[in-house]
Amino acid sequence: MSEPFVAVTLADVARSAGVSKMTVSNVINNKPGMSDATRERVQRAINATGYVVNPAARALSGRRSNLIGVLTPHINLPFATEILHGASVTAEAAGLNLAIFTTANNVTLERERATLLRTLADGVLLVIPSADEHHIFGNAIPVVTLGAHGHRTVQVDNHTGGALATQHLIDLGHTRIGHIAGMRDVLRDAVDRQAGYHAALLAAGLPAPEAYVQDGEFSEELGERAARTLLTLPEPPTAIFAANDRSAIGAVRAATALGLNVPRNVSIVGFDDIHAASVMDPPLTTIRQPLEEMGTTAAQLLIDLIRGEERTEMHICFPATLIVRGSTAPPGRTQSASS
Amino acid sequence: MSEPFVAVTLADVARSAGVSKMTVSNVINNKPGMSDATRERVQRAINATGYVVNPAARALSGRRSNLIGVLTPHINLPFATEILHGASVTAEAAGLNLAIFTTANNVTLERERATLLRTLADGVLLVIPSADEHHIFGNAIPVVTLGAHGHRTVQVDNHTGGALATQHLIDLGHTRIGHIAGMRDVLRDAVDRQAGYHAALLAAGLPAPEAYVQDGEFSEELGERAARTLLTLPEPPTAIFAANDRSAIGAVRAATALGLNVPRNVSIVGFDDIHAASVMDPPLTTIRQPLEEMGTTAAQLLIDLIRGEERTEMHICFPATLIVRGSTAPPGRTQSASS
DNA sequence: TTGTAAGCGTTATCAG
DNA sequence: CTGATAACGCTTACAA
Repeated sequence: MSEPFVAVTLADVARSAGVSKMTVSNVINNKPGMSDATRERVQRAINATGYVVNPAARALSGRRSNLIGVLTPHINLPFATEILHGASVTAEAAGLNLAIFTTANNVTLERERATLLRTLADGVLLVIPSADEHHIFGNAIPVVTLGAHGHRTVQVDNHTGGALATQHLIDLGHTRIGHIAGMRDVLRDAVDRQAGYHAALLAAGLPAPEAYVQDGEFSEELGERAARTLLTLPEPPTAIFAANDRSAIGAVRAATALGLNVPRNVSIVGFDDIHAASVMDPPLTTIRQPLEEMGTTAAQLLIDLIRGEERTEMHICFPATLIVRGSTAPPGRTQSASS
Repeated sequence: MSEPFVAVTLADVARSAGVSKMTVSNVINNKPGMSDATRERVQRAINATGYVVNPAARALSGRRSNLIGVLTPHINLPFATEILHGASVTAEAAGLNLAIFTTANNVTLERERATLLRTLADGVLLVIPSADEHHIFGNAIPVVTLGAHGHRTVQVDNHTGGALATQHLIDLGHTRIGHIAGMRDVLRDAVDRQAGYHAALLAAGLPAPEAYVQDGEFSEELGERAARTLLTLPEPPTAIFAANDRSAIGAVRAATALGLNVPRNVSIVGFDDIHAASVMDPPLTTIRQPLEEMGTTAAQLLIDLIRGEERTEMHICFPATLIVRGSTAPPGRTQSASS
């Protein structure tokens, strides 16, 4: 068991079982039409030798590698990891392995790794890609996108989500509502959330001055900066809808640093409902995306496509739901940031 | 650019450039000894055709695949993702790709995927494996472990960390200090942290009843349950040292559910300093591991080994530091859990 | 039911 | 400095 370990190949197993390589290959792939006796003998030889297929050889030979490639911007992005957790469990159950690669939001890297996966994986899961990379895969392997860009997508109803968040603030009595936007230049999701925000304001007859929308790039740091900008305006908003939880966390930090209490002086709503949202101080009111479930669904769709089953859905949309926690309240008296 | 995309091979580029496959291969691998003219002509052909190497073929042919394999228990494990973020940036810079696989803390899966990586990757990063899987790799490819099990390891000083956490509670005046342990049956790290806890208690002449140590398995759910057990003992501890931040988060939840205020009625210390620790309510006092830096160091060590450079360090140990936040205070008057 | 031959795209080796 | 050939481990066809 703890030998220096030499690579065991199909040929070794074949020799050991006294059959041809093909017979071993057929056993491994559960091909029908073969005597149970041989099948068992081969199986024993496989166990005895400790043989495991070489995925590179298998992929090269033009057949499936049992790998699902995943492209995600970052590995420590809660939004992505919660989705991928769901996907991972599903893939597991189907006997497929998730091979995860990061793209650092870099278009060149994204493209490069996509090309790499084209020859390595049986299918690809694209997590919020910055562009539709569908053409890279052509019909070489199936692709499912988590996000708005793509041929087959799984996502949440961003527009309704943005409207829900904003409407919640309106219902609380807020009239000056700011927005910390996401990466609108590359992600349709961000654009849609902002559109929902505007739609709700419009429907309520509330103003939406341009200065009330600041870019937070979906990150904590830039969310913090955006919130600081909003809260130090001559006439600052009393409530902020942040395009995701991370920028909302940054916004809470900015408010606190300015001596403002959340939610007494400023209300803040996030988007995603990542794990930290329920644990943080104050617990974050947010728009929930069923992340794990979305991951599961996307993985299942991809697996079906890999298996060649007919799936006609092109765009699966999950509902967004409002989760009210402690970061929102009716507008208070203190309006301007001290210090 | 948006053509259905046909796979371009070395042969295609060679034909297009009017040279042999080998020359193209040599250009791609920056092999010396070749006229600049040819090199440039080939380079042009590569760009024109949009050629990208097939990693499967490369790996099969016995040469490096430019892939670093990673095995991690879960994809949404903050401890792991923060380490891997550091590793990812480093690998990036060296032109290597991180391919991340999960093991779900399942020994069989761990072994299976390790074997898979042996033929697929140039080197492997094992994140807190449940056993030393070194033998699987033999000297086929180098391995670096983040955790205590392994031939080459990168980890934090767990013993000192455990002692620091406990000493901090002792310094605050606590005399009844409980411990929520990790997966001691599979992880030496957990054993070491508990040993540090015991050492500190012993040095201070404080009691360490057996019931004061409960297993939390490093998870939020079991951490919560363990804390509930501790806090409902006839003579409950006034302070708890949890073996990691996730179980500490569970402990805070349990205390709150029991009507206890943290830190007024119970002090809680975690371990890791994951991102959530600083954001949660109350902010968690914890033992910091420099996770990103550990990831960077591990990746660099592995890359050097892959490149064949001599690195003699077998065990790199980072210091653990105490971060005091809001979850610890001197013992209060209220000792027993109400309801 | 089982075996044989050829080839996937790349690189090492060795000639030219 | 460049090119031909064989090999990596597996699978698809087809033959027995």
